[in-house]
Amino acid sequence: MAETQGGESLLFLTDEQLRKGIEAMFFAYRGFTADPDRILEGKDYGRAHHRAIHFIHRSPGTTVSNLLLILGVTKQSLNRVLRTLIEDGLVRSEKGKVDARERHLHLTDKGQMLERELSDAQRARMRAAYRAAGPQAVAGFRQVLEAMMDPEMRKQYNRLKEGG
Amino acid sequence: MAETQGGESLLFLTDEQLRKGIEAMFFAYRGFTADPDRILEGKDYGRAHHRAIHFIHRSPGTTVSNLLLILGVTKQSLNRVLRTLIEDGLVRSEKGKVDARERHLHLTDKGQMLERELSDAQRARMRAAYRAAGPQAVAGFRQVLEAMMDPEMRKQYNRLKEGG
DNA sequence: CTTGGAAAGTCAACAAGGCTGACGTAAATT
DNA sequence: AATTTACGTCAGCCTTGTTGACTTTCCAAG
Repeated sequence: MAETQGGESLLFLTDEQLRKGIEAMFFAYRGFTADPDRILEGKDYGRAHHRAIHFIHRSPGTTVSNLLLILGVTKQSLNRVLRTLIEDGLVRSEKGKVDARERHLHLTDKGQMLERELSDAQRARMRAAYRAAGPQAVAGFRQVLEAMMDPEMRKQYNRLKEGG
Repeated sequence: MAETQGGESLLFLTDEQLRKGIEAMFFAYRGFTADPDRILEGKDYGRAHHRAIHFIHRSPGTTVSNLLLILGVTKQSLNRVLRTLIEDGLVRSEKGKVDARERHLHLTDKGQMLERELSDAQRARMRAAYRAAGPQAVAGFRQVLEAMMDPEMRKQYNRLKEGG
């Protein structure tokens, strides 16, 4: 009853196991965001700024609409964040040359510095977790996360993963 | 150079691999919350209510302070959420018998119904992801998430995991 | 060339859900 | 009796999300 035709146990699909996974996601996400949040508090920026900075760093020259797709927020919400980043000289917005309606976004040197500070902190935690769990666990971690995404988001994720 | 003394590859600790993990967390968490969010919108409740309901269901009779520890918010913030849940008859709050300062929280039948609806949706996605990834991947997923938590939160997580 | 529509930006108003600070009450502890 | 703990609440603030309405700029198709 706990074995499939292939002899593989299905005990990992019990409600109890699923609940543990759900709670693990909840607590782990808190850790995931804790370090950048700490750095940003007192700098006048928040998690929304971090996300924008991350993905602009990741895809320099990306457009506003592309960023909207990735972040899944309204343009009004993103615009508020982008405006402060541009005003503060962390992000540069360039009119597109082929299509002048588009704005191509880049981090300035100052923006790069903040990005570095934030991602160093976030990577340090991630690296410690990866090291503690080992390569095989990491592969499983990525597989499950990928399977949890909405198909739309999985597309975005894979576009970033490959065509970086 | 990519091999340790033990002959184990460390390529999984490159910045590139860590970045993929970070982005996977970001996109997956969106999926993780998407279904309950959809159910709650239009019901006058939000993610904060879901979290309270989840952990009250998980630990019936838990106190307000315990819930504060788990959720990591201020009592004012929690109270706003709890008050509406109690007013709407989803949660029952009982004066403690041994220590009458404490309030012990329980879901009412109505609360149980909403909890069921929410967790069914969240578990369905989780189950699909688990099934797609397989038991070994799931074990790795849990290991990495656990290693990502703050020690304080890991304690809470383990208390829940065992003493359920 | 004109016009339709896409891309971007802006204003206003609002809501959820965090936060701090201050205060009150009841009950337990010292 | 004094202090501490657990809880609740009022008031006010911030970030970050939302809608809706509107403008400007620009490409492209008619």
